[in-house]
Amino acid sequence: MVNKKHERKKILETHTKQDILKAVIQILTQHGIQGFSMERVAREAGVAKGTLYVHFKNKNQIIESAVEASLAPLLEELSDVLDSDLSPDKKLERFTFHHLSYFDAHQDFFRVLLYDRQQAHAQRRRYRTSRYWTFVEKITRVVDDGVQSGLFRPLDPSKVAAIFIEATIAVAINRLWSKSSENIEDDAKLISEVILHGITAGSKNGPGADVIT
Amino acid sequence: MVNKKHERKKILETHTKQDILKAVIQILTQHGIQGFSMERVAREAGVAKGTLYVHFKNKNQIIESAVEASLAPLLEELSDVLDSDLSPDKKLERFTFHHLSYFDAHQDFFRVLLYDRQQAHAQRRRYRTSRYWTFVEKITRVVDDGVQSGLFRPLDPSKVAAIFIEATIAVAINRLWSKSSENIEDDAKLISEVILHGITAGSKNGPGADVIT
Amino acid sequence: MVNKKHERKKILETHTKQDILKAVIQILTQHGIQGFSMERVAREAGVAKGTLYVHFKNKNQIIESAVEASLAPLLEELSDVLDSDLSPDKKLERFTFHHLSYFDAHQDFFRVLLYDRQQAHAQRRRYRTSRYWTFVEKITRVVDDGVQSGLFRPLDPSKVAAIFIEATIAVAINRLWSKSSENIEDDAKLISEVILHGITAGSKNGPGADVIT
Amino acid sequence: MVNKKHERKKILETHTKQDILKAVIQILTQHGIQGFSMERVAREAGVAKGTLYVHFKNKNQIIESAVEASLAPLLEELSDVLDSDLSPDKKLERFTFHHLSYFDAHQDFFRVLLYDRQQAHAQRRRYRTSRYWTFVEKITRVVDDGVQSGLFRPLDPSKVAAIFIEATIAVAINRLWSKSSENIEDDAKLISEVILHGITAGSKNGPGADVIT
DNA sequence: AATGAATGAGAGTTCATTCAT
DNA sequence: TATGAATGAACTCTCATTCAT
Repeated sequence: MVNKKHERKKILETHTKQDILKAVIQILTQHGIQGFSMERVAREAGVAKGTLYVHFKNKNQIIESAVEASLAPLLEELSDVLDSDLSPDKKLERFTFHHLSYFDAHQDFFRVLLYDRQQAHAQRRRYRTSRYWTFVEKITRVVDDGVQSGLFRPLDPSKVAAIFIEATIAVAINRLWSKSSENIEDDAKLISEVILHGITAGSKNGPGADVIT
Repeated sequence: MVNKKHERKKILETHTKQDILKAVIQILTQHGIQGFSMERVAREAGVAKGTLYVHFKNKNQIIESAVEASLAPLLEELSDVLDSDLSPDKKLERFTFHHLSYFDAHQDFFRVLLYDRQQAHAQRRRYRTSRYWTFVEKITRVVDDGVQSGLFRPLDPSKVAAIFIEATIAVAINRLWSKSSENIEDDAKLISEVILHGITAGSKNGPGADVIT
Repeated sequence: MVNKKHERKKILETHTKQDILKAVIQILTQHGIQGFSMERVAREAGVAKGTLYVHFKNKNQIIESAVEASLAPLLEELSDVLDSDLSPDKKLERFTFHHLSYFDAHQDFFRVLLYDRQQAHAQRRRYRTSRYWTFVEKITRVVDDGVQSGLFRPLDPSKVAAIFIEATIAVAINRLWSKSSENIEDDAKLISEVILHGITAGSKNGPGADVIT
Repeated sequence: MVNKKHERKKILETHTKQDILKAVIQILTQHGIQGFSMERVAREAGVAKGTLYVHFKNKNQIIESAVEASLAPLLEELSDVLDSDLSPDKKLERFTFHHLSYFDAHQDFFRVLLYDRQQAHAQRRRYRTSRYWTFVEKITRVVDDGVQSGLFRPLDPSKVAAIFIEATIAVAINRLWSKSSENIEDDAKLISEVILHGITAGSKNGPGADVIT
């Protein structure tokens, strides 16, 4: 009896909290960090301003929570890939694929990642602990592995990692804006092959000649 | 007489305006968009708040003008390169070089460009007219030229362009944070060669094996 | 059966109520009126915020009750003295002694009385019904008795009463701040003798010449 | 020409500032510190909320300024008396007289002093620098002088000083509430004589027998 | 052209109080 | 009786913008 009561309450609380987090993502997505305000969150979530402070400590924490929650699944997927036993080049390919897939599936949440990246840039101190940086580091290790094993040429791994991640994001953005529903697998291949083999004709193993927008 | 007076006024006005724009860049540079306020601009420029509205319509316009002014030299350089008679691969190489050089010379102004890019992302409407987009388009045309002439493989030019620009920015950021004073020319080469020939060992014409960290 | 149940309930209710009142005094004591909040009371008392409103009508009433309860013993003592058969001068002496004793014994509760006095001042309407005023009136009557009986000179009794009470509080505060653990009896004598005989040397029956510091 | 312009502006600014300070005193007086809010100040002063922050840094500073301004004349008068060449007993008499006179002339400003005293109590740290404390110290010295010269009996000067000041305030409050327009000189005499010679009949030099409320 | 006092909408946050459970 | 999520008014403070001078 008591259990039931408690459970029902818990669900309700969760419901309100979910509404708020949904609103936060929605606003961050549509209006960016500059257009974000607690008032707007309350309006969008259909609760009173005071309610926000029942569930979250302050503005920062509410944003943190929302970003955390919406990125968690992607981050786990990507981590799984990068920590797997695949060869470095396959890892990069799978990384790109999951990245793009997630963006396609959650187009609304997309700018949240951009927000995170921007935060990482804006606050240099937090930089080294940000989610973004974690991935740069992981990719760096993958590239380094490739270099050590002779699979890749001896390049600066951290620079290559940065190039790779930004390339992926660039294509994701491009997909969003061109509203192309082009095959994700193809775009993933495009990225990893450009990075792996370059765009110059005559490079061995170039991407298929059929990829034209 | 009237002419002289008019002229003097013009110069004075120009002077105040310059002070204001300088202050805007200074603030954007040191405190970012979030730390930007009209009050701060007035204080920094040594004028009254009201004066800002004599010269500019509003906050947005004042930022626009400042960003415009401070990026103008770079944009002109880059345009010159892209509109020149060089071959597409040389153009990309020179583009990267100028880009990185400018960032190194104006490290303080750097975030201004990031700001512009972010704005471009945040406000989809402005996107297609933003300076950032202009460059994506120009690079797209360069890549397309390369594809048409058989120099590059038949890839989606706009995606490759996006990858290329983001790769350049990624390395610029990387340079900033690692505070590496590594040779710009080397980094420029790194980028264009990765894009042109990929990172896989055995690709012909790979970048020099001496590029480490 | 029903009786027992009722009784148990009564005791429980009383228990919760006591906890709350204890918490109120504790907070008033440690953080003053400005640091007082219902949330803090609930936390300190270990109950939910809503519970406070089961037992008390509102914030004002909860404070009233707590102050009332914590001052009750002192007020009873003092009333006993003032309603006794002692001579007016003895009454004043005993009054002062009990006052100071109580403050020394409950230094933490001290500000609560100050709070009450301040409230009495701030809200003129409540003034005439406040505990503070009750005492002014009682002392007034004592002084009047003294005047009527020829023991005291014919002075305005209400003014003398006010002077007397404030003098006592002043010394109590002084004791608190100087952290002097000086003899209470001495301080009580000091006050009543100053009021009774003044501070000018040569007054008959002046206070002992040994009171220093 | 420029001078005139500047002057007129100065006056206007002063005017608004005065209005605000007047409103602050008014509110502090009628509703106490607890009823004080910036919103109320703005409403009372007939200006926008933002205007308050044009002239004052924050809530604390606005209160400080108002209290300072309204007490300045009294404090100067009192300091003059206490630093004069009068004998200690005369000093106490004049002190009381000026105190009461000021309160009568500025009944509205009265609680401001109470406010200051309360602040002194509430924030022990600031205590030793508060205006209230300054006066306790000065009176302490006067009493000490009297004791040293054999004019007063050997009592604890700081306690007597506290008693004296509180006695004065007590009578001032009493005057306010009884709305008695009784002779100030008489009340001043009452206080100093009670303190100097006590209330017991038969004391030499007792206050006039005609003082009955 | 330049000023800066004034504005007022809106920011983030707190908190006494209510009410369905 | 007890809960605690929800409320909404009020709080302090910020800031882009206006306008009389």
